Amino acid sequence: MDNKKVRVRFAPSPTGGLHLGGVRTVLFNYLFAKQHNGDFILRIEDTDQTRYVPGAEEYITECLRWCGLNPDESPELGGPYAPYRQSERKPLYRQYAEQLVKSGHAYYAFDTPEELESMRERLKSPENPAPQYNHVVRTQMRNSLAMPEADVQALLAAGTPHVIRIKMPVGEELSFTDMVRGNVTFNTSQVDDKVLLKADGMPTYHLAVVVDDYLMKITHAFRGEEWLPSAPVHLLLWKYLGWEADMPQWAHLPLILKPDGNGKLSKRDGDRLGFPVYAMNWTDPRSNEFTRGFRELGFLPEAFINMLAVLGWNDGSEQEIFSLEELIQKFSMDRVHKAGAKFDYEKAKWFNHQYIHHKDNETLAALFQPVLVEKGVTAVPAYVATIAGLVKERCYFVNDIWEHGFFFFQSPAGYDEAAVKPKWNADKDAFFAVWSGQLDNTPFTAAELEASFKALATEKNIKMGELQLPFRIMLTGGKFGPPVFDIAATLGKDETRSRIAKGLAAFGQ
RNA sequence: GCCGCGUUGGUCAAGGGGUUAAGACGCCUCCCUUUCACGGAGGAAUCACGGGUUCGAUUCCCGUACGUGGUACCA
Repeated sequence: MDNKKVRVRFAPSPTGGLHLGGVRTVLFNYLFAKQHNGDFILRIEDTDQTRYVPGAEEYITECLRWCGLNPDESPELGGPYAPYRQSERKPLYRQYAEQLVKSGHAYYAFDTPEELESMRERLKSPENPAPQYNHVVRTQMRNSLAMPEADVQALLAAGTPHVIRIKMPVGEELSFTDMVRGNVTFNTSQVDDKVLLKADGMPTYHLAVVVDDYLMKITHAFRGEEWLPSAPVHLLLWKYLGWEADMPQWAHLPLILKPDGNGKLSKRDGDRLGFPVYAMNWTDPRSNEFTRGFRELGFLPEAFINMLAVLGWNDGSEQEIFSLEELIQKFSMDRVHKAGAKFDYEKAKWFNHQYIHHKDNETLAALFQPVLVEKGVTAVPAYVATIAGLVKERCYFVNDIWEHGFFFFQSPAGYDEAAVKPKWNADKDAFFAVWSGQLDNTPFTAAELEASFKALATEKNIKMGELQLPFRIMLTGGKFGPPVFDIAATLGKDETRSRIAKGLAAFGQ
Protein backbone atom coordinates (compact mmCIF):
# COMPACT_ATOMS: atom_id res chain seq x y z
CA MET A 1 0.00 0.00 0.00
CA ASP A 2 1.17 3.52 -0.68
CA ASN A 3 1.63 6.11 2.02
CA LYS A 4 -1.56 7.98 1.16
CA LYS A 5 -3.81 8.37 4.12
CA VAL A 6 -6.62 5.87 4.06
CA ARG A 7 -9.97 7.42 3.25
CA VAL A 8 -12.99 5.22 3.15
CA ARG A 9 -16.57 6.14 2.46
CA PHE A 10 -19.99 4.72 2.93
CA ALA A 11 -22.65 5.99 0.55
CA PRO A 12 -26.20 4.98 1.35
CA SER A 13 -29.13 6.05 -0.73
CA PRO A 14 -31.95 7.53 1.32
CA THR A 15 -34.64 5.25 0.01
CA GLY A 16 -35.82 3.53 3.16
CA GLY A 17 -34.72 1.80 6.35
CA LEU A 18 -31.13 0.74 6.92
CA HIS A 19 -30.79 -2.94 6.16
CA LEU A 20 -28.54 -5.47 7.92
CA GLY A 21 -26.32 -5.71 4.88
CA GLY A 22 -26.02 -1.96 4.81
CA VAL A 23 -24.94 -1.80 8.41
CA ARG A 24 -22.39 -4.50 7.84
CA THR A 25 -20.96 -2.63 4.89
CA VAL A 26 -20.62 0.48 7.03
CA LEU A 27 -19.04 -1.58 9.77
CA PHE A 28 -16.37 -3.04 7.52
CA ASN A 29 -15.69 0.38 6.04
CA TYR A 30 -15.44 1.85 9.50
CA LEU A 31 -13.20 -0.90 10.87
CA PHE A 32 -10.82 -0.60 8.00
CA ALA A 33 -10.64 3.18 8.25
CA LYS A 34 -10.04 3.16 11.99
CA GLN A 35 -7.59 0.34 11.76
CA HIS A 36 -5.46 2.36 9.40
CA ASN A 37 -5.98 5.55 11.28
CA GLY A 38 -7.83 6.89 8.29
CA ASP A 39 -10.98 8.87 7.67
CA PHE A 40 -14.44 7.43 7.54
CA ILE A 41 -16.72 9.44 5.32
CA LEU A 42 -20.45 9.40 4.95
CA ARG A 43 -21.65 10.47 1.56
CA ILE A 44 -25.33 10.56 0.68
CA GLU A 45 -26.45 9.25 -2.67
CA ASP A 46 -29.62 11.19 -3.05
CA THR A 47 -29.63 11.30 -6.82
CA ASP A 48 -32.57 9.00 -7.23
CA GLN A 49 -35.36 11.54 -7.09
CA THR A 50 -38.13 9.05 -7.62
CA ARG A 51 -37.21 6.86 -4.70
CA TYR A 52 -35.87 9.46 -2.32
CA VAL A 53 -37.68 9.25 0.99
CA PRO A 54 -37.78 12.29 3.26
CA GLY A 55 -36.38 11.50 6.65
CA ALA A 56 -34.36 8.53 5.49
CA GLU A 57 -31.11 10.46 5.62
CA GLU A 58 -31.63 11.45 9.25
CA TYR A 59 -32.64 7.89 9.97
CA ILE A 60 -29.42 6.56 8.53
CA THR A 61 -27.27 8.92 10.55
CA GLU A 62 -29.10 7.98 13.70
CA CYS A 63 -28.58 4.29 13.01
CA LEU A 64 -24.88 4.89 12.64
CA ARG A 65 -24.82 6.86 15.86
CA TRP A 66 -26.57 4.08 17.69
CA CYS A 67 -24.11 1.53 16.38
CA GLY A 68 -21.22 3.73 17.38
CA LEU A 69 -20.02 4.04 13.79
CA ASN A 70 -19.81 7.78 13.61
CA PRO A 71 -18.42 9.30 10.45
CA ASP A 72 -15.60 11.81 10.44
CA GLU A 73 -17.06 13.71 7.52
CA SER A 74 -20.67 13.88 6.49
CA PRO A 75 -23.31 16.35 5.28
CA GLU A 76 -23.91 17.38 8.90
CA LEU A 77 -20.34 17.49 10.03
CA GLY A 78 -18.83 18.97 6.93
CA GLY A 79 -15.21 18.27 6.06
CA PRO A 80 -12.55 19.23 3.54
CA TYR A 81 -14.36 17.73 0.56
CA ALA A 82 -17.86 18.98 1.20
CA PRO A 83 -20.57 18.87 0.07
CA TYR A 84 -21.21 15.23 0.83
CA ARG A 85 -24.68 15.09 -0.57
CA GLN A 86 -24.76 14.08 -4.20
CA SER A 87 -27.64 16.35 -5.05
CA GLU A 88 -25.58 19.30 -3.86
CA ARG A 89 -22.74 18.25 -6.09
CA LYS A 90 -24.90 18.07 -9.18
CA PRO A 91 -23.08 20.79 -11.18
CA LEU A 92 -19.83 18.89 -10.80
CA TYR A 93 -20.73 15.82 -12.73
CA ARG A 94 -21.78 17.21 -16.09
CA GLN A 95 -18.33 18.51 -16.97
CA TYR A 96 -16.78 15.09 -16.52
CA ALA A 97 -19.44 13.48 -18.63
CA GLU A 98 -18.85 16.08 -21.34
CA GLN A 99 -15.14 15.51 -21.07
CA LEU A 100 -15.73 11.85 -21.81
CA VAL A 101 -17.84 12.73 -24.83
CA LYS A 102 -15.04 14.93 -26.13
CA SER A 103 -12.45 12.23 -25.69
CA GLY A 104 -14.69 9.80 -27.56
CA HIS A 105 -15.40 7.52 -24.57
CA ALA A 106 -18.99 8.56 -24.18
CA TYR A 107 -21.81 9.86 -26.36
CA TYR A 108 -25.14 11.64 -26.30
CA ALA A 109 -28.23 9.50 -26.59
CA PHE A 110 -31.61 11.00 -27.36
CA ASP A 111 -33.71 7.85 -27.18
CA THR A 112 -36.91 8.31 -25.28
CA PRO A 113 -38.04 5.77 -22.70
CA GLU A 114 -40.60 4.54 -25.23
CA GLU A 115 -37.95 4.06 -27.87
CA LEU A 116 -35.81 2.12 -25.45
CA GLU A 117 -38.69 -0.06 -24.52
CA SER A 118 -39.61 -0.79 -28.08
CA MET A 119 -36.00 -1.68 -28.85
CA ARG A 120 -36.01 -4.13 -25.98
CA GLU A 121 -39.32 -5.57 -27.09
CA ARG A 122 -38.09 -5.99 -30.63
CA LEU A 123 -34.84 -7.67 -29.66
CA LYS A 124 -36.20 -9.80 -26.90
CA SER A 125 -36.04 -13.55 -27.46
CA PRO A 126 -35.73 -16.69 -25.37
CA GLU A 127 -31.98 -16.60 -25.88
CA ASN A 128 -31.79 -12.93 -25.07
CA PRO A 129 -34.44 -12.04 -22.52
CA ALA A 130 -32.81 -8.77 -21.53
CA PRO A 131 -31.37 -6.96 -24.56
CA GLN A 132 -28.65 -4.48 -23.74
CA TYR A 133 -27.92 -1.07 -25.15
CA ASN A 134 -24.50 -2.13 -26.34
CA HIS A 135 -22.01 -1.93 -29.17
CA VAL A 136 -24.26 -3.65 -31.67
CA VAL A 137 -27.51 -1.96 -30.70
CA ARG A 138 -26.13 1.54 -30.45
CA THR A 139 -25.68 1.84 -34.21
CA GLN A 140 -29.44 1.59 -34.64
CA MET A 141 -30.41 4.11 -31.99
CA ARG A 142 -30.71 7.87 -31.84
CA ASN A 143 -27.36 8.86 -30.49
CA SER A 144 -24.35 10.91 -31.43
CA LEU A 145 -22.53 7.82 -32.64
CA ALA A 146 -25.21 6.82 -35.12
CA MET A 147 -26.42 10.23 -36.28
CA PRO A 148 -24.78 12.89 -38.42
CA GLU A 149 -22.93 15.53 -36.43
CA ALA A 150 -25.21 18.32 -37.67
CA ASP A 151 -28.35 16.54 -36.41
CA VAL A 152 -26.76 16.01 -33.04
CA GLN A 153 -25.85 19.67 -32.75
CA ALA A 154 -29.35 20.67 -33.76
CA LEU A 155 -30.94 18.44 -31.14
CA LEU A 156 -28.54 19.71 -28.52
CA ALA A 157 -29.19 23.31 -29.49
CA ALA A 158 -32.93 22.72 -29.28
CA GLY A 159 -32.49 21.50 -25.74
CA THR A 160 -33.68 17.99 -26.54
CA PRO A 161 -33.60 15.77 -23.44
CA HIS A 162 -30.71 13.39 -23.61
CA VAL A 163 -28.45 11.22 -21.54
CA ILE A 164 -24.76 10.57 -21.80
CA ARG A 165 -23.75 6.94 -22.12
CA ILE A 166 -20.33 5.35 -21.86
CA LYS A 167 -19.05 3.82 -25.07
CA MET A 168 -17.92 0.37 -24.06
CA PRO A 169 -15.07 -0.95 -26.16
CA VAL A 170 -15.41 -4.28 -27.92
CA GLY A 171 -13.55 -7.38 -26.84
CA GLU A 172 -11.23 -5.92 -24.24
CA GLU A 173 -10.19 -8.00 -21.28
CA LEU A 174 -10.44 -5.99 -18.12
CA SER A 175 -9.26 -7.17 -14.76
CA PHE A 176 -8.60 -5.83 -11.32
CA THR A 177 -7.68 -7.18 -7.92
CA ASP A 178 -10.47 -7.30 -5.43
CA MET A 179 -9.40 -7.32 -1.80
CA VAL A 180 -11.66 -10.23 -0.96
CA ARG A 181 -11.89 -12.09 -4.24
CA GLY A 182 -8.48 -11.66 -5.76
CA ASN A 183 -8.26 -11.28 -9.50
CA VAL A 184 -11.54 -10.68 -11.31
CA THR A 185 -11.78 -10.50 -15.08
CA PHE A 186 -14.44 -9.22 -17.47
CA ASN A 187 -14.81 -8.91 -21.17
CA THR A 188 -16.04 -5.47 -22.20
CA SER A 189 -18.21 -6.93 -24.95
CA GLN A 190 -20.47 -8.29 -22.24
CA VAL A 191 -21.05 -4.93 -20.65
CA ASP A 192 -23.60 -2.45 -21.97
CA ASP A 193 -23.32 1.26 -22.59
CA LYS A 194 -24.38 2.40 -19.16
CA VAL A 195 -25.99 5.79 -18.71
CA LEU A 196 -23.61 8.13 -16.91
CA LEU A 197 -25.63 11.30 -16.81
CA LYS A 198 -29.39 11.17 -16.70
CA ALA A 199 -31.72 13.44 -18.64
CA ASP A 200 -32.41 15.45 -15.49
CA GLY A 201 -28.73 16.23 -15.21
CA MET A 202 -28.17 13.97 -12.23
CA PRO A 203 -25.36 11.47 -12.47
CA THR A 204 -26.01 7.78 -12.19
CA TYR A 205 -24.23 5.86 -9.49
CA HIS A 206 -21.53 4.89 -11.97
CA LEU A 207 -20.43 8.41 -12.73
CA ALA A 208 -20.98 9.69 -9.23
CA VAL A 209 -18.87 7.12 -7.38
CA VAL A 210 -15.97 7.57 -9.68
CA VAL A 211 -16.05 11.36 -9.65
CA ASP A 212 -16.67 11.59 -5.92
CA ASP A 213 -14.14 8.96 -5.00
CA TYR A 214 -11.56 10.81 -7.05
CA LEU A 215 -12.40 14.25 -5.76
CA MET A 216 -12.69 13.05 -2.19
CA LYS A 217 -9.43 11.14 -2.48
CA ILE A 218 -10.94 7.83 -1.48
CA THR A 219 -8.29 5.16 -1.18
CA HIS A 220 -10.44 2.09 -0.48
CA ALA A 221 -13.95 1.35 -1.60
CA PHE A 222 -15.98 -1.43 -0.03
CA ARG A 223 -19.44 -2.24 -1.21
CA GLY A 224 -21.83 -5.12 -1.65
CA GLU A 225 -21.19 -7.92 -4.07
CA GLU A 226 -24.11 -6.80 -6.20
CA TRP A 227 -21.78 -4.12 -7.56
CA LEU A 228 -19.21 -6.51 -8.89
CA PRO A 229 -20.76 -6.71 -12.39
CA SER A 230 -20.50 -2.95 -12.82
CA ALA A 231 -16.87 -2.82 -11.75
CA PRO A 232 -15.67 -2.82 -15.37
CA VAL A 233 -17.66 0.36 -16.04
CA HIS A 234 -16.03 2.05 -13.09
CA LEU A 235 -12.61 0.76 -14.00
CA LEU A 236 -12.95 2.22 -17.47
CA LEU A 237 -14.19 5.52 -16.13
CA TRP A 238 -11.13 5.86 -13.92
CA LYS A 239 -9.04 5.13 -16.94
CA TYR A 240 -10.85 7.40 -19.40
CA LEU A 241 -10.90 10.30 -16.99
CA GLY A 242 -7.16 9.91 -16.67
CA TRP A 243 -7.20 9.06 -12.99
CA GLU A 244 -6.17 5.45 -13.11
CA ALA A 245 -3.25 5.99 -10.78
CA ASP A 246 -5.61 7.23 -8.06
CA MET A 247 -8.13 4.46 -8.35
CA PRO A 248 -9.07 3.10 -4.94
CA GLN A 249 -8.67 -0.50 -4.00
CA TRP A 250 -11.95 -2.33 -4.06
CA ALA A 251 -13.53 -4.98 -1.95
CA HIS A 252 -16.86 -6.51 -2.84
CA LEU A 253 -18.49 -7.84 0.29
CA PRO A 254 -20.58 -11.01 0.34
CA LEU A 255 -24.32 -10.69 0.57
CA ILE A 256 -26.53 -11.51 3.52
CA LEU A 257 -29.02 -14.13 2.42
CA LYS A 258 -32.47 -15.28 3.53
CA PRO A 259 -32.36 -17.86 6.34
CA ASP A 260 -34.68 -20.25 4.55
CA GLY A 261 -35.15 -20.12 0.80
CA ASN A 262 -32.77 -18.42 -1.52
CA GLY A 263 -31.85 -14.91 -2.33
CA LYS A 264 -30.84 -11.68 -0.73
CA LEU A 265 -32.32 -11.00 2.66
CA SER A 266 -35.11 -8.48 2.38
CA LYS A 267 -37.35 -6.67 4.79
CA ARG A 268 -40.18 -8.93 3.65
CA ASP A 269 -38.30 -11.98 4.92
CA GLY A 270 -38.07 -10.43 8.34
CA ASP A 271 -41.80 -9.78 8.41
CA ARG A 272 -42.49 -13.27 7.18
CA LEU A 273 -40.10 -15.07 9.56
CA GLY A 274 -40.55 -12.77 12.52
CA PHE A 275 -37.30 -10.92 12.97
CA PRO A 276 -36.09 -7.40 12.25
CA VAL A 277 -34.03 -6.55 9.22
CA TYR A 278 -33.56 -2.85 9.80
CA ALA A 279 -31.25 -1.43 12.45
CA MET A 280 -33.97 0.72 14.00
CA ASN A 281 -37.70 1.19 13.74
CA TRP A 282 -38.64 2.66 10.43
CA THR A 283 -41.89 4.09 9.22
CA ASP A 284 -42.13 4.77 5.55
CA PRO A 285 -43.58 8.28 5.37
CA ARG A 286 -45.26 7.55 2.06
CA SER A 287 -47.04 4.30 2.87
CA ASN A 288 -47.00 4.65 6.65
CA GLU A 289 -45.71 1.12 6.71
CA PHE A 290 -43.98 0.41 10.00
CA THR A 291 -41.00 -1.89 10.44
CA ARG A 292 -39.54 -2.92 13.75
CA GLY A 293 -35.81 -2.52 14.23
CA PHE A 294 -33.10 -4.34 16.16
CA ARG A 295 -32.63 -1.42 18.48
CA GLU A 296 -36.23 -1.20 19.63
CA LEU A 297 -36.49 -4.94 19.96
CA GLY A 298 -33.93 -4.76 22.72
CA PHE A 299 -30.68 -5.46 20.93
CA LEU A 300 -27.59 -3.89 22.41
CA PRO A 301 -25.57 -2.07 19.75
CA GLU A 302 -22.42 -3.96 20.74
CA ALA A 303 -24.18 -7.27 20.22
CA PHE A 304 -25.67 -6.13 16.96
CA ILE A 305 -22.31 -5.03 15.64
CA ASN A 306 -20.56 -8.15 16.88
CA MET A 307 -23.11 -10.42 15.28
CA LEU A 308 -22.82 -8.59 11.98
CA ALA A 309 -19.04 -8.60 12.04
CA VAL A 310 -18.76 -12.36 12.33
CA LEU A 311 -21.33 -12.91 9.62
CA GLY A 312 -18.86 -13.32 6.83
CA TRP A 313 -15.69 -12.65 8.73
CA ASN A 314 -13.69 -14.27 11.52
CA ASP A 315 -10.19 -13.89 12.81
CA GLY A 316 -9.28 -17.55 12.44
CA SER A 317 -9.40 -18.22 16.14
CA GLU A 318 -12.26 -19.58 18.18
CA GLN A 319 -13.15 -16.19 19.51
CA GLU A 320 -16.66 -15.04 18.76
CA ILE A 321 -17.22 -12.15 21.10
CA PHE A 322 -15.46 -9.01 19.95
CA SER A 323 -15.75 -5.45 21.15
CA LEU A 324 -15.59 -2.67 18.58
CA GLU A 325 -12.06 -1.94 19.72
CA GLU A 326 -11.04 -5.54 19.22
CA LEU A 327 -12.69 -5.61 15.83
CA ILE A 328 -10.74 -2.55 14.77
CA GLN A 329 -7.61 -4.28 15.90
CA LYS A 330 -8.27 -7.69 14.39
CA PHE A 331 -10.33 -7.05 11.30
CA SER A 332 -8.77 -7.86 7.98
CA MET A 333 -10.31 -7.83 4.56
CA ASP A 334 -8.54 -10.97 3.45
CA ARG A 335 -10.36 -12.98 6.06
CA VAL A 336 -13.74 -11.91 4.73
CA HIS A 337 -15.63 -14.82 3.26
CA LYS A 338 -16.34 -14.85 -0.43
CA ALA A 339 -19.66 -16.60 -0.23
CA GLY A 340 -22.89 -15.05 0.99
CA ALA A 341 -24.08 -15.96 4.46
CA LYS A 342 -27.58 -16.91 5.47
CA PHE A 343 -28.81 -14.85 8.36
CA ASP A 344 -29.48 -16.88 11.50
CA TYR A 345 -31.71 -15.03 13.91
CA GLU A 346 -31.17 -17.59 16.68
CA LYS A 347 -27.48 -16.88 16.62
CA ALA A 348 -28.14 -13.15 16.59
CA LYS A 349 -30.21 -13.58 19.73
CA TRP A 350 -27.47 -15.60 21.32
CA PHE A 351 -25.04 -12.74 20.82
CA ASN A 352 -27.45 -10.36 22.47
CA HIS A 353 -27.91 -12.83 25.30
CA GLN A 354 -24.16 -12.94 25.83
CA TYR A 355 -23.88 -9.18 25.96
CA ILE A 356 -26.82 -8.75 28.30
CA HIS A 357 -25.45 -11.45 30.55
CA HIS A 358 -22.20 -9.56 30.92
CA LYS A 359 -23.59 -6.05 30.97
CA ASP A 360 -23.48 -4.18 34.28
CA ASN A 361 -26.72 -4.00 36.21
CA GLU A 362 -26.98 -0.24 36.31
CA THR A 363 -26.84 0.10 32.55
CA LEU A 364 -29.37 -2.65 32.13
CA ALA A 365 -31.65 -0.95 34.63
CA ALA A 366 -31.42 2.30 32.73
CA LEU A 367 -32.20 0.58 29.44
CA PHE A 368 -35.11 -1.17 31.08
CA GLN A 369 -36.61 2.00 32.44
CA PRO A 370 -38.86 2.65 29.40
CA VAL A 371 -40.54 -0.72 29.89
CA LEU A 372 -41.23 0.15 33.50
CA VAL A 373 -42.76 3.42 32.43
CA GLU A 374 -44.89 1.59 29.92
CA LYS A 375 -46.06 -0.78 32.64
CA GLY A 376 -46.84 2.10 34.94
CA VAL A 377 -44.31 1.00 37.55
CA THR A 378 -42.08 3.30 39.51
CA ALA A 379 -39.01 1.91 41.21
CA VAL A 380 -35.72 3.31 42.42
CA PRO A 381 -32.79 2.67 40.09
CA ALA A 382 -30.85 0.65 42.64
CA TYR A 383 -33.77 -1.74 43.08
CA VAL A 384 -34.14 -2.19 39.32
CA ALA A 385 -30.42 -2.78 39.03
CA THR A 386 -30.54 -5.54 41.65
CA ILE A 387 -33.32 -7.20 39.74
CA ALA A 388 -31.49 -6.85 36.46
CA GLY A 389 -28.54 -8.59 38.07
CA LEU A 390 -30.74 -11.41 39.26
CA VAL A 391 -32.48 -12.14 35.98
CA LYS A 392 -30.12 -11.02 33.24
CA GLU A 393 -28.61 -14.42 32.65
CA ARG A 394 -31.92 -15.64 31.33
CA CYS A 395 -32.73 -12.63 29.17
CA TYR A 396 -32.25 -12.48 25.43
CA PHE A 397 -33.47 -8.91 25.31
CA VAL A 398 -33.49 -6.03 27.73
CA ASN A 399 -37.26 -6.18 27.62
CA ASP A 400 -37.18 -9.76 28.88
CA ILE A 401 -36.29 -8.44 32.30
CA TRP A 402 -39.99 -7.86 32.74
CA GLU A 403 -40.96 -11.35 31.77
CA HIS A 404 -38.41 -12.83 34.14
CA GLY A 405 -38.83 -10.38 36.98
CA PHE A 406 -42.30 -8.82 36.91
CA PHE A 407 -43.03 -10.24 40.33
CA PHE A 408 -40.45 -7.92 41.82
CA PHE A 409 -42.71 -5.05 40.90
CA GLN A 410 -46.14 -6.45 41.64
CA SER A 411 -47.37 -9.23 43.86
CA PRO A 412 -48.66 -12.35 42.14
CA ALA A 413 -52.10 -12.05 40.62
CA GLY A 414 -52.63 -15.79 40.87
CA TYR A 415 -50.83 -18.91 42.00
CA ASP A 416 -49.79 -22.14 40.38
CA GLU A 417 -51.94 -24.04 42.84
CA ALA A 418 -51.71 -27.31 41.00
CA ALA A 419 -48.03 -27.40 41.85
CA VAL A 420 -48.52 -26.93 45.55
CA LYS A 421 -52.00 -27.83 46.71
CA PRO A 422 -51.93 -31.61 46.41
CA LYS A 423 -49.01 -31.87 48.80
CA TRP A 424 -50.15 -29.24 51.21
CA ASN A 425 -50.82 -29.96 54.87
CA ALA A 426 -51.28 -28.26 58.20
CA ASP A 427 -47.60 -28.65 59.10
CA LYS A 428 -46.70 -26.41 56.24
CA ASP A 429 -49.20 -23.81 57.31
CA ALA A 430 -47.59 -23.85 60.68
CA PHE A 431 -44.11 -23.68 59.26
CA PHE A 432 -44.75 -20.56 57.27
CA ALA A 433 -46.65 -18.89 60.06
CA VAL A 434 -43.76 -19.44 62.43
CA TRP A 435 -41.06 -18.55 59.96
CA SER A 436 -42.83 -15.41 58.93
CA GLY A 437 -43.03 -14.46 62.57
CA GLN A 438 -39.28 -14.98 63.03
CA LEU A 439 -38.38 -12.65 60.24
CA ASP A 440 -37.84 -9.75 62.56
CA ASN A 441 -34.85 -11.50 64.11
CA THR A 442 -33.23 -12.46 60.82
CA PRO A 443 -30.85 -10.22 58.91
CA PHE A 444 -32.47 -9.84 55.53
CA THR A 445 -29.89 -11.41 53.24
CA ALA A 446 -30.35 -14.43 51.02
CA ALA A 447 -27.82 -16.46 52.99
CA GLU A 448 -29.29 -15.65 56.40
CA LEU A 449 -32.80 -16.28 55.19
CA GLU A 450 -31.87 -19.61 53.76
CA ALA A 451 -30.11 -20.58 56.98
CA SER A 452 -33.05 -19.72 59.17
CA PHE A 453 -35.46 -21.37 56.75
CA LYS A 454 -33.37 -24.53 56.81
CA ALA A 455 -33.05 -24.51 60.56
CA LEU A 456 -36.77 -24.29 61.06
CA ALA A 457 -37.44 -26.94 58.44
CA THR A 458 -35.08 -29.31 60.22
CA GLU A 459 -36.68 -28.53 63.53
CA LYS A 460 -40.16 -29.19 62.14
CA ASN A 461 -38.85 -32.20 60.31
CA ILE A 462 -40.02 -31.12 56.87
CA LYS A 463 -37.95 -31.58 53.76
CA MET A 464 -36.54 -28.39 52.24
CA GLY A 465 -37.78 -29.36 48.83
CA GLU A 466 -41.36 -29.49 50.04
CA LEU A 467 -41.07 -25.99 51.40
CA GLN A 468 -39.01 -24.15 48.88
CA LEU A 469 -41.38 -24.57 46.00
CA PRO A 470 -44.43 -23.33 47.89
CA PHE A 471 -42.37 -20.41 49.15
CA ARG A 472 -41.37 -19.59 45.59
CA ILE A 473 -44.97 -19.72 44.48
CA MET A 474 -46.01 -17.41 47.28
CA LEU A 475 -43.45 -14.88 46.15
CA THR A 476 -43.75 -15.18 42.40
CA GLY A 477 -46.94 -17.04 41.67
CA GLY A 478 -45.23 -19.80 39.74
CA LYS A 479 -42.30 -22.09 39.16
CA PHE A 480 -39.88 -19.55 37.82
CA GLY A 481 -37.42 -16.85 38.75
CA PRO A 482 -34.00 -16.62 40.38
CA PRO A 483 -33.07 -18.50 43.57
CA VAL A 484 -35.95 -18.07 46.00
CA PHE A 485 -34.00 -16.55 48.87
CA ASP A 486 -32.54 -13.97 46.54
CA ILE A 487 -36.07 -13.03 45.64
CA ALA A 488 -37.10 -12.73 49.28
CA ALA A 489 -34.03 -10.70 50.16
CA THR A 490 -34.68 -8.33 47.27
CA LEU A 491 -38.35 -7.99 48.05
CA GLY A 492 -37.62 -7.02 51.63
CA LYS A 493 -39.11 -8.10 54.90
CA ASP A 494 -42.51 -6.46 54.72
CA GLU A 495 -43.26 -7.53 51.21
CA THR A 496 -42.05 -11.06 51.84
CA ARG A 497 -44.17 -11.36 54.92
CA SER A 498 -47.20 -9.97 53.16
CA ARG A 499 -46.78 -12.37 50.26
CA ILE A 500 -46.49 -15.31 52.62
CA ALA A 501 -49.75 -14.27 54.18
CA LYS A 502 -51.43 -13.84 50.82
CA GLY A 503 -50.14 -17.18 49.65
CA LEU A 504 -51.30 -18.92 52.78
CA ALA A 505 -54.72 -17.41 52.31
CA ALA A 506 -54.85 -18.54 48.72
CA PHE A 507 -53.71 -22.13 48.98
CA GLY A 508 -53.14 -22.84 52.66
CA GLN A 509 -55.64 -24.65 54.81
C1' G B 1 -30.21 -16.62 -22.30
C1' C B 2 -25.54 -14.10 -21.40
C1' C B 3 -21.84 -12.45 -17.91
C1' G B 4 -19.68 -12.30 -12.90
C1' C B 5 -19.16 -14.54 -8.15
C1' G B 6 -19.59 -18.62 -5.05
C1' U B 7 -20.25 -24.07 -2.90
C1' U B 8 -16.98 -27.70 4.39
C1' G B 9 -22.84 -30.44 9.31
C1' G B 10 -29.73 -27.43 9.43
C1' U B 11 -26.97 -22.35 10.12
C1' C B 12 -22.23 -19.37 10.98
C1' A B 13 -17.57 -21.39 10.09
C1' A B 14 -11.69 -23.17 11.00
C1' G B 15 -8.55 -25.92 8.02
C1' G B 16 -6.14 -26.20 2.80
C1' G B 17 -2.33 -32.35 -0.54
C1' G B 18 -1.54 -37.40 4.40
C1' U B 19 -6.06 -34.40 10.39
C1' U B 20 -9.94 -38.57 14.91
C1' A B 21 -12.06 -32.38 9.39
C1' A B 22 -11.68 -27.25 14.99
C1' G B 23 -15.20 -24.12 17.31
C1' A B 24 -20.09 -21.59 17.77
C1' C B 25 -25.68 -21.39 17.16
C1' G B 26 -29.69 -24.76 17.12
C1' C B 27 -31.20 -29.91 18.50
C1' C B 28 -30.66 -34.33 21.94
C1' U B 29 -28.67 -36.84 26.63
C1' C B 30 -26.55 -36.41 31.34
C1' C B 31 -24.49 -33.50 35.66
C1' C B 32 -25.25 -29.09 38.73
C1' U B 33 -29.78 -26.70 40.59
C1' U B 34 -35.71 -29.90 44.63
C1' U B 35 -38.18 -23.71 39.50
C1' C B 36 -36.15 -21.70 35.21
C1' A B 37 -31.59 -20.14 33.64
C1' C B 38 -26.26 -19.94 33.94
C1' G B 39 -22.31 -23.38 34.08
C1' G B 40 -20.15 -28.33 33.03
C1' A B 41 -19.73 -33.28 30.37
C1' G B 42 -21.26 -35.91 26.17
C1' G B 43 -24.11 -37.02 21.40
C1' A B 44 -26.26 -36.90 16.36
C1' A B 45 -24.84 -34.10 11.97
C1' U B 46 -20.39 -31.83 6.98
C1' C B 47 -16.03 -31.50 2.66
C1' A B 48 -22.13 -30.79 -4.11
C1' C B 49 -21.01 -34.34 -8.27
C1' G B 50 -17.74 -36.31 -12.27
C1' G B 51 -13.12 -36.45 -14.30
C1' G B 52 -8.00 -35.48 -14.03
C1' U B 53 -2.81 -34.31 -11.45
C1' U B 54 -0.60 -37.17 -7.42
C1' C B 55 1.91 -42.64 -3.87
C1' G B 56 -2.26 -39.88 -1.69
C1' A B 57 -7.20 -35.32 -2.69
C1' U B 58 -12.00 -31.97 1.31
C1' U B 59 -7.61 -29.15 -0.15
C1' C B 60 -4.69 -28.16 -6.87
C1' C B 61 -6.81 -28.22 -12.29
C1' C B 62 -10.99 -28.95 -15.69
C1' G B 63 -15.95 -29.85 -16.39
C1' U B 64 -21.08 -30.46 -14.53
C1' A B 65 -24.78 -29.31 -11.15
C1' C B 66 -26.67 -26.07 -7.82
C1' G B 67 -26.91 -21.29 -5.53
C1' U B 68 -26.41 -16.12 -5.94
C1' G B 69 -25.71 -11.27 -8.23
C1' G B 70 -26.00 -8.29 -12.59
C1' U B 71 -28.13 -7.69 -17.23
C1' A B 72 -32.75 -0.01 -15.72
C1' C B 73 -32.25 7.44 -17.25
C1' C B 74 -32.17 2.07 -9.09
C1' A B 75 -28.63 2.19 -6.07
